[in-house]
This record gives sequence, C-alpha cells and structure tokens, in this order.
Amino acid sequence: MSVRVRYAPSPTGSPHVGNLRTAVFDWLAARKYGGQFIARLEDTDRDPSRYRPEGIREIEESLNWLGITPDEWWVSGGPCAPYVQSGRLHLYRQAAEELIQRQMAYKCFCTEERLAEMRAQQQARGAPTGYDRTCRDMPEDRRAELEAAGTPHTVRLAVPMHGQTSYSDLVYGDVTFDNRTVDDQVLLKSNGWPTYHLAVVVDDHEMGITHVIRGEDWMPSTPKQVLIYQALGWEQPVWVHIPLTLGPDRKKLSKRHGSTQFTDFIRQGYLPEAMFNFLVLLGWSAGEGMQEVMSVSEILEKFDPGGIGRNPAVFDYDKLRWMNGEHIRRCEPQRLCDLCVPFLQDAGLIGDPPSQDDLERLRNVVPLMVERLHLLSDAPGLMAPFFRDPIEPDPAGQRKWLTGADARRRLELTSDLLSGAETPLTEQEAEATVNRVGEMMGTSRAPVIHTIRVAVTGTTVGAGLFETLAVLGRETVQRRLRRAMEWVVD
RNA sequence: GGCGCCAUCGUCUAGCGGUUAGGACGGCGGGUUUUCAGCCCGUUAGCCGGAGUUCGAGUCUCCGUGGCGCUACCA
Repeated sequence: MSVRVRYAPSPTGSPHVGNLRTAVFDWLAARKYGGQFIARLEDTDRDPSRYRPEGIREIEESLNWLGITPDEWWVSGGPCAPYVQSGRLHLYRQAAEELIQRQMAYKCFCTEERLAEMRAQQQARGAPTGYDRTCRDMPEDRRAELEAAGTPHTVRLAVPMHGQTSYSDLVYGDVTFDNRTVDDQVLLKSNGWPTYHLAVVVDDHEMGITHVIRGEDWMPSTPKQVLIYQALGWEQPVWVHIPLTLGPDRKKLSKRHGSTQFTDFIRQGYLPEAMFNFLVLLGWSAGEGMQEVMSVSEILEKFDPGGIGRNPAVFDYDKLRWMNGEHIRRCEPQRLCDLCVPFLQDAGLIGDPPSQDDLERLRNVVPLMVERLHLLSDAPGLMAPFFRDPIEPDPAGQRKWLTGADARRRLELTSDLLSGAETPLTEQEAEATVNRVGEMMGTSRAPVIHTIRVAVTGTTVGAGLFETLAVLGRETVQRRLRRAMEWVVD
C-alpha cells in the first residue's frame, strides 16, 4: 500500500512557523517513501473567535512558497475530495452513530453550564478534571425521554474504565496511558459538528492516511483516537510525533518572541530553501559528520524519520539568519536578482515593472553584494547607491573622509585622471587611478579609497571600491566626485 | 492537582558501555593591511542531581529536580 501523509492545518489565522515545520516533515516523509502528500483543512471549529478563514490563503501561499505543494488538497482536489472537513459532516455523524451502536460512545445531555460548574468544583477540590460520566449509565427510558423531547446533546467516547491503551510512536517509542486517566471525550458537538478527535480519525481512515505526523502536543490525545480506531475496527496509522518549537525563553514560540507568522519570514526576505533547511534541522539530524547547510534535494536524500529527535528545540533567529546568508551565496545569480526585485521595488529603487536598465544594473550590482546579504530585505540598503541619484553623504563618513584640503585634493586628482577617456571604466583603470593618486599625494592608497567611497556611494561600508566604480560607470563617478567636492568641509 | 513527554556547551545537535565528549550558530581573538561583509585560523563553553547495574555510564535502571505539553461541545 502506498504511503500517504497529511498535513492538517486549521484555519485559525496566519500560519505559524512551528506549524509549517510539521508540514515540512509531512512532505519529507511522503516523498521519502515515494508516497502522496495531502493537505486537509480542519475547519470544524466555527467559533468566530477562532475561525479565521482569511488565514487559508496564507497557508496555501506558504506551502507553495516552500515548494511543498500537496498532491491532493482543497485547492486542486483529488480522489478523496472534499479536503475540507466542513464538507464531510455526514461521515462523522455516520461514524458517531456506529460508535453508539457498538456501545463505544453515548449521548450526553449535560449542559455546558453544568460541565463548567463540575470542572470548577473539581479544580477547587484539587481533583483531576474530566467528565464525571453522568450520562454514561443513563437508564434507557430516561434517555429515550430526553431524546424524544429533542434535548440538545453531544456524543461522547465511552473510554474503558480499566486497562490501558498504548500505541507505538516512531519517535517516542511505546507510550501507554491508563484508561482511567483518559476523559470521555466529546466526539460530536451538540450542533452536530465533530470535534477534532472524531474527524481526524474518520478522515485519516477514509483518505487512506498511513502516517500521522504531527506536533508532540497531540500525544496526550492519541489514546482517544486509538480507542476510536479500535472501536471501528480500523487499522491504525503509524504514529509519528515530533518535538515542539520553543522561543528563546524556552516557552512555546509566540508573537512576543518576534516573528512567528510564517508569512512574516517570506516578507523579511528569507529564502524558501533556507527556511526548509532550518526548520528540518529543528528536530532532525543526519548524524555525525553531517553538513548542516543543505539543499532540499540533499535533505530529501539524507532524511530518515528515525533521525528525528525527542527534545523540544528553541527557534534560533541568529542561526536562521546565518543560514539564509549561506543559501543566498549558493543561489544562481539570475535567481538572486529576481528575488531581490520585489524588495527593491518596495523601496522605490526600481520601477514596477523594472526597466531593462534597472535589470541590467541589478545583474551587475548583485555580484558585488552577494556576500553582504543575509536577508533579501538587506538589498535596498546595500544597493541604494547604485539605484538612487543623487546620493547623500553619511554624516560620520563625511566628517572622517570628506574633511580638509587633502580630501579635496584626492577628489580632484581622481577626477582629473578619470576624465578624458571615452572607454568604459574598468576595475583595472579604477585601481590604477587610485594607486596613482596615492603616489601623487605621497600616501598609501587607503585614504584615497575611503574618501572616494564616501564620495561615490555616500557611505563608508559596501563592496570593494574598484568594482563599485566600474559598475557605477565613468559618467556617474565623475558627476559624484564633482558633487562631493561641495561636501568637503574644512 | 492529574496525565504525558523531555533533559550533552547560551542555542541547534553528534554520541547508540571504553572518545582528549565531536560539529554548527553565537561570543571572543587573530589573518586577509580596502571599509563592511565574506573567507581562513584559533578560542570560549556542556553530559541537571542522587542512587543502582557494570571491570567501566553522557550512554542502561530507578528516584529526585527542572522544563515543556495536554487537561474545552479549540485544534
């Protein structure tokens, strides 16, 4: 039987990085085993405070962006459509009915108020919380009476009062729960909609899911689902729980730790392969001697679910930033240019759409900046001197390198040496010129370099000066040198 | 409170009874005399505690401690 792995997000808003990491593992396992990757929307919670359908677009965008577009999902459909739980309600009702007939579930007529009160009392006593099973052993005639009156009810799982339920987890090994500690979980809400526990089991079975890969926070509810599989006589999937992602303070990763919305990372200029690489390393290791920076195909080649660790991992923004730089440096030049375009457009440095001139200049500038980019969003700041005209000098740089008669002289000499020629300015000519100016002034070339850099870029940081001059071109360089003479203070 | 999971440098981790406990990020220092970045070199720092098993424990067992998660008609 073919391996089928699903990613089952719920539309509760913008997708979280920890959540997408699960999708990465889901995809990896599916591909590794030559199976299908399926995505299904778990939208059975329609409470307005949590149901945020706007987030669905972002889930789709994130998956596509990462390059892990599902083989079957709500966007493109598939043999198990619909891939949205709200369109599958009849299946859950049918399953609930079957469970009731098999006496593995029962109708519960308790009101939410009563349940809240019960819970409050349990907490006050310091007792374990959980349903007290009032309706479980309800006399048949009483049940029929309430039913005939149309009393709202839920359907609960009748968890065995004794014994244990255990399952085997690919990552965590054998996990066992005393049935006494497992709650009689609500399976069907009083509005007829299922809870996660019922819906996930029914859908995973109906869709032929073979591997359930999800966050470790689902472990405590797994026995409930195992019980449902057993009651319905269905074969269980392979359970694979993966460790959680934490913030720098070791608490669950959340907004206050900085960016956690996946789309934020896209906007900030991280590369898909860098995110993929970083996310998979949060909980998985190829073992000794591994190279950490890997392409998606290298990861796929080395990936082994057995290498998934068990300890929760802190999300290290510094390492992600470093890793992004590594991937940027491995990027094909043309692709890197394309990736930079939207960031430069947002900064107003190039047109939308960019002109041929913009694109040609970008192709020349990117090689100078590739080693200096960590995030694509660094591009506008770094590349501004090549796209903005006129430029303004950085005050500190001006104070240091555009001050005094010597500075003026360096500008004048450089400008003089560069004038006259009609040929394009080359790196060689730029270097020779700067060297010559140094000689003429009886100094090393260093001060010349610094002064000219501030003059033509406005800043003290950036690419090597000779390459910079060549890319800027003779005409622009001359114009900026002359302009800079006005900036020199005494 | 109950239940579950986890525990090696600050962080991500390798280790699967015998190692000088290895790598990566970060930090620090140096080199590349063209800044920044990159690259190269070096350095910093760790087996939570206690019993037990064993000739020998980071590795196995138990207890403790700590962290995290779940404990909803949320997922």
